Amino acid sequence: MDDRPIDSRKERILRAIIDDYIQTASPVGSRTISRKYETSLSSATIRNEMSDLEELGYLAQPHVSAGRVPSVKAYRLYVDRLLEPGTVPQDPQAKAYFSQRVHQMEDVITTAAQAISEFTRYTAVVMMPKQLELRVSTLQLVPMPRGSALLVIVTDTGAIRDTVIRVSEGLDGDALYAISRMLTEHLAGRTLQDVQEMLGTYSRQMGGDAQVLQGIADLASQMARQSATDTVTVGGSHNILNYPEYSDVEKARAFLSVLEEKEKLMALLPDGRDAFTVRIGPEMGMEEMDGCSVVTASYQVGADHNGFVGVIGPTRMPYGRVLSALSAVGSALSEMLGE
Amino acid sequence: MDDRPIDSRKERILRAIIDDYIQTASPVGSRTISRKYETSLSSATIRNEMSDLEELGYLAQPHVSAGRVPSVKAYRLYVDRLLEPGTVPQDPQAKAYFSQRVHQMEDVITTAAQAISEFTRYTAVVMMPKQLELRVSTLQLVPMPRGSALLVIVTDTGAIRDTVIRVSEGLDGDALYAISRMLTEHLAGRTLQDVQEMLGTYSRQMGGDAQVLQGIADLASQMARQSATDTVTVGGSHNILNYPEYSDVEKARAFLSVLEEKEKLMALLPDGRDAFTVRIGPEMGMEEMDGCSVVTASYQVGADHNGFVGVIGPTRMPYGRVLSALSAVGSALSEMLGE
DNA sequence: TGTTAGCACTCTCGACCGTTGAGTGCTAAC
DNA sequence: GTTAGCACTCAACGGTCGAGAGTGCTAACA
Repeated sequence: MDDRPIDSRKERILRAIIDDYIQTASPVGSRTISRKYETSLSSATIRNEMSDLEELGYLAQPHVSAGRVPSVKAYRLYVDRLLEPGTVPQDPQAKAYFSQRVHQMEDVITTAAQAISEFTRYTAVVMMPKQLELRVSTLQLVPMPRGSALLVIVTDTGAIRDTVIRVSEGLDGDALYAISRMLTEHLAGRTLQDVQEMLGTYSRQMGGDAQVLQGIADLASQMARQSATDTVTVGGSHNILNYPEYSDVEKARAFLSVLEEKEKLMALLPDGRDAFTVRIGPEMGMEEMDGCSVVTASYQVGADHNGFVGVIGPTRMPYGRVLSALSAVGSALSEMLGE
Repeated sequence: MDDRPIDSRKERILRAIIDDYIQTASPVGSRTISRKYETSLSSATIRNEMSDLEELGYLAQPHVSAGRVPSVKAYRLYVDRLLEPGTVPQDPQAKAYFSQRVHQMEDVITTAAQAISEFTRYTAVVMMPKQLELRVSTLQLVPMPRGSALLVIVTDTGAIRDTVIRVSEGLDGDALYAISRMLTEHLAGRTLQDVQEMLGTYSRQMGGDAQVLQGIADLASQMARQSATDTVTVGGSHNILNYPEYSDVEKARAFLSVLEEKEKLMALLPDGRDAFTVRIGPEMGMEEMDGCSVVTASYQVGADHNGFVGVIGPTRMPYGRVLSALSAVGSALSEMLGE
């Protein structure tokens, strides 16, 4: 592919074509550009430029007498300009829209996904940050009916997980508390990995309540596993059907299937820690998503955990608007979760 | 509408029409029935019967030279036969399919929804039972970093909920345990409603730690609220796009939107406690769902809590097969959750 | 009285056009 | 380098037509 830089007039024209195509979803002709965007140039001139742009790989023609359609390369150029440092403003309306809808902290993530999808009218994804190296802060057994107890592990970051385990019928609340104290004393400050490894050592000292130890080991490994795989929520998946590029049912089906498969979905999301990313169709290397783009903005929680808010929609997407909305919701999330 | 009973031959023909229509999704002609189902009758005879059935409201004609299509009334008759007591067998394949996929107890519900949707190739819904009148069994504060504590409430049914509350910095693990003991002593055996009401009374005795009491009140009310609204999970929503009746994108969009709105979704589910229900299109009184049916099977957890597994798909659905699959998964769920 | 063959009729669907209009590339003039 | 003009291409639209499916009706038959 030809990578010579293009002059500023070509770029202006290219941008105009993309803008128009984003609005209309149909191939853009030279006359449209000459009348709506570059009024000082005739359609013939535009035509020459468009012909050049096509040769350079920025435009494509669905068929000879249709207008031009931007290529992936064109979108790339377009969004790279948008992503130049400091050029993504926050959309205050998006922020307000989101803030109004958050009522319960427990489901901020879900709410964020819904708010983004409603606001942008695209499909939204929100990802909670991975947390590695969690350390146990407290470990406690809470009595439950019928010889069970609830094992609760709290980590230094405040993450909580619990599971029900069986214990000897004889153990009452006080006995369980005593065990909890001892366990906490031994295990506090250790990472979840450590805890799993150490349990062999302690089983002797504990004098037999292997059930409890097994429960702890299981829960610790589960927590470690869960905290290492990010949690991701999707909102407004039906929104894709708003767009003519997905009026083909087969395409829509493929799209929706990807959203329901966690693994594939994760593969769409960026793995770096860029403030913003835009991944355009084929760049993602997943056939079902060829007509799509994924736009994300990262948000910070605490010192070094970061998650993403994102939008998945057709490649023809008002990237500027979407980025601003994501930026706003992302920063709102940072504030809320940062406490 | 005419409600005279129809004779057995008419019914056989009607059933044949429905069966054929379920397979092919296209209007059924008299000749098809005469050749594939009622080989002893000529197409002309079938034609006469079909004409009668149309007059009785069981069949409709999309246009004059098309075949007949079953009406809602016809489906009703058809499924009522299927639902006659003792006529829904369990599908062992469905049970196996589901059982193989369950690994972690925490997400049985999600797994069930996925398994059902994959197995039947329809959209699945699974509902956890409502639990009213929950009584507190244990109440415990678990120390957390930085002046917080985790408040855990366990109910007699084994339901667990927790929330983070702020406590005076001075309180260590032992102090929190002492408070937990006292709280449990006072509140054990009370319903969640009681707990909320009683908190006023105890605030005096507690000598000031209003934060803790407030936390309990909040959590109790939240638990009460959550346990009163059922949790429902959807799986395989994209499956609807497999069926030609939803190749119209607008219809598909409406369908998917309903699934994403909890309230509308709940309205589709039955509120009784029947072992099986089939609700056909217009019977649900929701325009978007006119071309759909909702089939559910209930499953029991404990003495008197029951939830549902269900399938949402086009009215033209192999009800027998779907019911058997649901029945199997439902009973598997009962076993798993019954412990 | 119920069943059936035969036939005319209706209506959808797909194929096959000509027409229209948008848009292009090329040429020649400015 | 820009632009007007023109011939050319091609998708989209609309109309026509024949084929095929299916019906209702009639008349004959058991």
